[in-house]
Amino acid sequence: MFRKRFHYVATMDSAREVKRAATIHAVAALAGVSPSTVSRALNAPELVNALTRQRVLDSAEQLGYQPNRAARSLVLGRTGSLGLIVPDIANPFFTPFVKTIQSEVREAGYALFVADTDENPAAEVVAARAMAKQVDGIILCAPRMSGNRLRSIAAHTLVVIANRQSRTAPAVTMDIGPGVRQAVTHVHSLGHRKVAFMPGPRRSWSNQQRLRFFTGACAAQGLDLIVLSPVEPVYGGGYRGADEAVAAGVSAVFAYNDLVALGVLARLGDRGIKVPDDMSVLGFDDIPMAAMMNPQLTTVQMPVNAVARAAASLLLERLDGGPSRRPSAPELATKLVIRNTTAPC
Amino acid sequence: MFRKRFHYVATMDSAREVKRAATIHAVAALAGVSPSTVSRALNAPELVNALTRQRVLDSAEQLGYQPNRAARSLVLGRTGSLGLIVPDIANPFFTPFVKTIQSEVREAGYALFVADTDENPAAEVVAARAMAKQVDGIILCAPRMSGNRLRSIAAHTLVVIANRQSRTAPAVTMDIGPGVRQAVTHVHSLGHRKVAFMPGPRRSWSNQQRLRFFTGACAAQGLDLIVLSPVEPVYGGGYRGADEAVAAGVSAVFAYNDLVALGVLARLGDRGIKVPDDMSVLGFDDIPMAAMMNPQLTTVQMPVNAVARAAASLLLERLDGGPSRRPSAPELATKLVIRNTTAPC
DNA sequence: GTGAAAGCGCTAACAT
DNA sequence: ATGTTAGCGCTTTCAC
Repeated sequence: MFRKRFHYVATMDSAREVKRAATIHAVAALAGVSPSTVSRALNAPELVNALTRQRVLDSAEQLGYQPNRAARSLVLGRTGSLGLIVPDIANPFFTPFVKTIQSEVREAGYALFVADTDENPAAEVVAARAMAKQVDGIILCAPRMSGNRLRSIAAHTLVVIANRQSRTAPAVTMDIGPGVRQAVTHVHSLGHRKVAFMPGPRRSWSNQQRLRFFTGACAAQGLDLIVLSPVEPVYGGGYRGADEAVAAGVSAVFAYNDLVALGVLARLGDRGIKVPDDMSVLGFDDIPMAAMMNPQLTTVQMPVNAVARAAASLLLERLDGGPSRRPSAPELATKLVIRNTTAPC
Repeated sequence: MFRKRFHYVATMDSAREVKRAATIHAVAALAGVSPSTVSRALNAPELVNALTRQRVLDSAEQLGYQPNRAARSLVLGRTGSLGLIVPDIANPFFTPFVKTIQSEVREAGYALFVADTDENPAAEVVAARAMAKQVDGIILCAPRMSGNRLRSIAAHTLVVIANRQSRTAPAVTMDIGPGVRQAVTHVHSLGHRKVAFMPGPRRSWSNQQRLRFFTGACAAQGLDLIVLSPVEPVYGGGYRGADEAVAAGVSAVFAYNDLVALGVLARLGDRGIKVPDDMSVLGFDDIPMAAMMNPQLTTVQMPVNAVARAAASLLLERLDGGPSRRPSAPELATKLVIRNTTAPC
């Protein structure tokens, strides 16, 4: 029978609107075999005669055959896609994270959906739910999501958590202990005795963790630690918060993260306060920018790429078989990177 | 008939491995209607009786019904997903671009695949081809892809090009003319007479464009322009290239982009050359970092978000109907942002 | 080693 | 206004 679409293909080759993708049927017809044989030749080559297989492959090649993913996932129940949810793609802390995960999963043959929740806990849930329907698994980086919501999402989808602990799903975390202790020791040995911590969002898991560790380490070293008001975890937050640090009469300030530290640096510069001579400033994360600043920022380095790789392989691993093999996943160590924003008191 | 999976669901509610998603059939059965009615109630509510509709909606809600995307795309021929390809997600120039596009398309109900080509032209093609199969359209940002490859991709997929001109597919570009002229005028009026351009990758479309415009503008102003050796378009490239700029005996340097300018700044700082007193430095792009540096970078601002929005709506628009309505798409203007790295000669 | 047939979950004629 | 039916393109028993 004469099918209209074939007519179009034949007569107006360049009319892309009409050129429909070749199906497994077309390949089968051209190779003179049945569709099942084509399917086998492609997915389980060892099951089909070498000559037949070659004929099929040639036909597929000739027609530019690309299996229809929707049909495939419909029957297989798998989509071949993964999802990644982060609070903010534009945050330089997450950028390398996204990049690494992207390349890792792509290497494994998966495509990656990326969603950004604008640091908004409600959006985290919405994004996760929306994504859950169209992926085989999700890497979730949601520092402000409640445990309950986390659980409700993990119940419907294969989830790996990054950057926060969880008993709900396997998680990849960083052990900030070493980095924080090194930072506090560093500041202490430079002669500082009264220091400040400038916290990020109060409910953020990272912030709570950082606050706890700094408090502990300072107590252990006999450092007087002032906890300032929380700021937004961005440049502007640090810029606005810097005055409070100055007013507190400290000689060194631990910023919630590098972006905040950069803001502090800028405000201090504007007020004519010299860093590191008049005030020492420490960041957290070691984003690429930290080493490009002038002065370069002393900061606690987070092994972001290692976390990204670990999270990706943890998810990939769980996808093929081994469901939650290990109860808990790796906790990667952090360390202090000393640059030029810290000096003797 | 007693179906095994229902048994599991009933007896071990928490066993997520077994809990299969509710289908349209299950909803239909529960509501006492046919699957088509469920489909209609969900997709064309006006076609179904208000009471029936409510009953269907309730049943769907009760079962937590989520339509299977694969089945849907199979029959509709649309995936509901879009793709975005950029050279480097981690490049701060593209980051806001990705973020904006992500939020724009998500608002329109599409999910977004993001792929990164590591500034590699070959990877651009591979990524585009791989993506083409599973999306309804692609936003392509591939400054180094050849016209032919572009064409071959656009032949199979709905494509919108960003950041470069093309006769193959609708493109959203920026008109760097105003920005470049303002930059050159600015430098000229500060008394500089011999300046340098530090180019990026030779084959990059952006680089060729920037070089051309700077050459033109300098000639028009009577400025002596030295074109240095090409550098990698990153911090390290600028750092390594700075010495050549100094050796060239110029008093101002136009860097290929902000990242390169930052590298130049750092190297100049290391050599004790004061910016802007001994040397003026100008960037290009106005990445967020440019305003966070010390000194803050004078640079040509690119309307990245506007481009992102334009590209997204252009693609969205073409998806529903209006195929390539306008022959060419908007060209958005740039402007100079004067900060602290430029001063009188 | 290969083909026929059933069906994944959904939508869209077509019928009623 | 609703049900029946026929596929979308693919994989996978089950026969041969």
